[in-house]
Amino acid sequence: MPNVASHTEPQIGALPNAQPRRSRRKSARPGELLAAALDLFVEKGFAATRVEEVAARAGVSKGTLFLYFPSKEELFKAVVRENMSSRFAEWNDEFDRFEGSTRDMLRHCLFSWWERLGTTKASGIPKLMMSEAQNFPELASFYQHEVMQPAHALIQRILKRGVARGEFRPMDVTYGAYLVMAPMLFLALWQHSLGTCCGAQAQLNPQSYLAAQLDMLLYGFCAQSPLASTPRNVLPEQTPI
Amino acid sequence: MPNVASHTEPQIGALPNAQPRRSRRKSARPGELLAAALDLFVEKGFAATRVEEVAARAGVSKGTLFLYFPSKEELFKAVVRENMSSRFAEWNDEFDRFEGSTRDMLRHCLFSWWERLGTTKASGIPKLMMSEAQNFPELASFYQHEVMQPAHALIQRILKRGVARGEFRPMDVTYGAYLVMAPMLFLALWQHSLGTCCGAQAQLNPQSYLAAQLDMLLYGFCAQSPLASTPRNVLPEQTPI
Amino acid sequence: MPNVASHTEPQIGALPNAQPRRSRRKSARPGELLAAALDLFVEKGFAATRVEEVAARAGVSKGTLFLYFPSKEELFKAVVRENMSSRFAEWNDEFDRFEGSTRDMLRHCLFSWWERLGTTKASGIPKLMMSEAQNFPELASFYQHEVMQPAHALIQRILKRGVARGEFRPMDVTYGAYLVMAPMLFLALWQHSLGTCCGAQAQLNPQSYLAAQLDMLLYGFCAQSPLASTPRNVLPEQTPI
Amino acid sequence: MPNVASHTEPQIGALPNAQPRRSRRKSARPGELLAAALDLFVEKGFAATRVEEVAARAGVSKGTLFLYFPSKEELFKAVVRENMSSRFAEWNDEFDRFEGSTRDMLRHCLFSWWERLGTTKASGIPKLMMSEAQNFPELASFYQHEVMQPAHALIQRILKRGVARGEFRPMDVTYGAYLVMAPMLFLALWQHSLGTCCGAQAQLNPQSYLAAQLDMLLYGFCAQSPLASTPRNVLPEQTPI
DNA sequence: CATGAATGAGTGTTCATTCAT
DNA sequence: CATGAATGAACACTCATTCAT
Repeated sequence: MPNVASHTEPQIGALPNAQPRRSRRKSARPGELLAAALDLFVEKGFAATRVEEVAARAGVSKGTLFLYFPSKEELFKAVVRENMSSRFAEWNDEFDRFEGSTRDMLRHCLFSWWERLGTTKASGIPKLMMSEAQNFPELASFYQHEVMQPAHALIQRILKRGVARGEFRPMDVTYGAYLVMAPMLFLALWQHSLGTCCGAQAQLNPQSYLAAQLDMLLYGFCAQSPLASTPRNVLPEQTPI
Repeated sequence: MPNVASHTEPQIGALPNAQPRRSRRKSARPGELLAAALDLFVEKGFAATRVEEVAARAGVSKGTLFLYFPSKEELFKAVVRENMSSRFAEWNDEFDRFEGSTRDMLRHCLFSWWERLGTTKASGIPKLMMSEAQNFPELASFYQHEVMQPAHALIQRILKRGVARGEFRPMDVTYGAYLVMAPMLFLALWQHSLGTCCGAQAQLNPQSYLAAQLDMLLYGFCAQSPLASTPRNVLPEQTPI
Repeated sequence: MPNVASHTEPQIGALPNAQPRRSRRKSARPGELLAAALDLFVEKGFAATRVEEVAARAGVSKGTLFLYFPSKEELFKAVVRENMSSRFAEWNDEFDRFEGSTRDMLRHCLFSWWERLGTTKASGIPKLMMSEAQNFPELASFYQHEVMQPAHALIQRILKRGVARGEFRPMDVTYGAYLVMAPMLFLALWQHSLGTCCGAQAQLNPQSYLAAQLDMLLYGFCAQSPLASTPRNVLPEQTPI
Repeated sequence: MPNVASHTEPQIGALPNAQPRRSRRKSARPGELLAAALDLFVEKGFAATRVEEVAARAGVSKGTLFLYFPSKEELFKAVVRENMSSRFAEWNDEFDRFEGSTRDMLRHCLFSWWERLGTTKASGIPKLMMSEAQNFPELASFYQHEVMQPAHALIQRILKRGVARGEFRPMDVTYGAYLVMAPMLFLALWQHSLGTCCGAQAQLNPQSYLAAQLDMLLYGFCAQSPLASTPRNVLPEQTPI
């Protein structure tokens, strides 16, 4: 009864006991909670994030969070759902309409992915999923179906197009698609783990990294391809993305 | 939940943890605790693993664990340190003595890595590091220096050898090495996260995956490489994105 | 658990408590709240009943409830008070005008009590009082004075009449009245506790039960009354236990 | 973090912040917890009792309680189990060996029940069960089978013996047994609810009450039994209600 | 009057850590 | 050395109560 203080968080936002009641918020949209949760989950991991922190960062009380999400777990699921899916429709459309070379298509794929996701907080979701997949099999399954499969399928389409048009060698596109995705995921994971805590030495320049990946994907390391005696060409003057 | 079993008949005289007494061990070496901890940390993550479980799996009591490790965090650090016991000296030696083509060297690198680490529990360490890097910056730094850097250096050596011998095109070996590591890490992460919880559809055959990676690394996807003599993995003069 | 249903799709824009809007009521009288509260308190007990449920069952919002009752405790008190609305005046009148034998009067007492109260939700009040008496001493006192005492007095009147008319043996009517009330209360309690949760085996047929009670009250179990003319309900010289 | 105080209970037993560490207890037997829980559950009801209070009263910490009982609910069940059953074997034996009149047997039944249970805290269990039966159907069923049924059966045996020996009139012993139990339970409930909070006026003298009950059970209220030779506890031709 | 979004003190439960034996 | 009973801080979640609209 005398204990009016509620916020245990001692940092910014700590509320002193006799704080003048802040003007009550109209409606703390779930969106703010989802954004706060994304930030914190990505930063600290699921288990290390306290719901009270999420609520505080969204500017609401702990109770309000549970008004919108019945449990911390559901909040987590909502964060993942909110920030994934729904982009693939757009991307599939984009590539349906693409008219350039498959090489350019692949370039566009890499760089637009980075631009649209890699530079946002949502790029931390893959790390979250990797970490928590065991603890949320249902969510892992969801992620697998709603994110990984569509991404994989999209890249397979690109590779198949390349092969069909004679641009790419015949290949097993299933594994090929994984090989395209792997370095992209590596980049995203890196940015949210080792890349942030080990000083400049561990920094990766995303642009350079992606450019190098593209080059390797297309041409490999070998000076000459035993399967193709003709010389290869350098990255041409291409459209920006 | 975990102790429900022992309490289904909670009458007077029931003693907590009254498991049938396991024959007392003479000396529970830290090694067994580290092994048990590795298993559980990899399986369930750091936060979801209880020290009591670790102790139980190692066949000792909870108290004994704290005899060897002052805290759960220190246990975690020890697990990570233990499992990066420098194989790099050995590997560096191996490659010093290697006499075949650099292409074969790269092949050997990939497959022996998988054989020696990928099939063991230690392959779960990268996932652990990804998940907990933020919470253990000091450990992340340690991992960065003791594992990532040596691995990166080793692969750089291979790539440089290839370039020096004219087998590989000139390239920025820094990024090149990351591009070799990324799919390998992806494989290790995958095996310990989404790969295990989404049924057969999400399974990756490591041998095929690595073979596909090797092929791509060496030759790329393109059917023909028109300018084989130009440096690769170097950003051409192009607009940033 | 109660709000899980509304949160299965907790996306941006979801509003808490977003039930299909019920047509707004003009005037939610306290009576409806009291009726709803009686139902729920009887069903689930005081602590296990949530005010929101009460409000919902009465078709009003949680806020409205607090417009009429300053707290959950006051609501509870009001429920108890409401349901003991003095029927005793009526009953006293009834028995003043009763012209038959005291035996019939007692029969009428038992069966009309059951008919008028036992078959309604109000029969759950005794159970509530038993459960919560300690937590609401003031209310218990109120109940004691407004319900138990009048009931006790009424039954005492009957017993005294029987004795005065020579129908009943002389007795200590204080205890006699309790002995009449006890099985009635037992019946009411039973119906709202064990009687409802243990299947048919635990069912009591109220009519038969009351008939048996009446018979026993009047004549006892003994085949013959060896001391029919001696006062009853008086402690004989017997060993204390 | 600053909030070190844990005990909100301001009464006896409250532990000040800087309490000198009490010498660590050897083994807080579950029995002490069960006793404390019985006290508090009976006093305040299940929901109003805080586990921390129970632990404090048993002289242990909250954590210790959960060492022995996996949940508050299981603690409750254990309390009920601990304090019931197991007396019926003894009682059945006692009555097998009883050689006096059935009247004396019934007297013995009433008074020994009161002596052995009524004067102990365990007499609060019936009130507990009445209050919580709805919330713990499984426990209610247990109680029904382990307590009510054996008690009912025992009393039926007595009544049958009386009838067989010609001491008691023929009767429906099922209902007869309930009529014996009802006032006994009423007494137990009374002592733990209204009896304790309404001053002297509401006090029942158990000895007198039980004596009065015995007299009534045996002989009834009527001065003379007009139908002494007819079976009792059988519905006569009377108006339905 | 009525609403329902927002609150935050309170409670059951967990689990890393301690320490007497 | 080893144990495991005991601890208590920490956290997810609840729900009576408030109040701006």
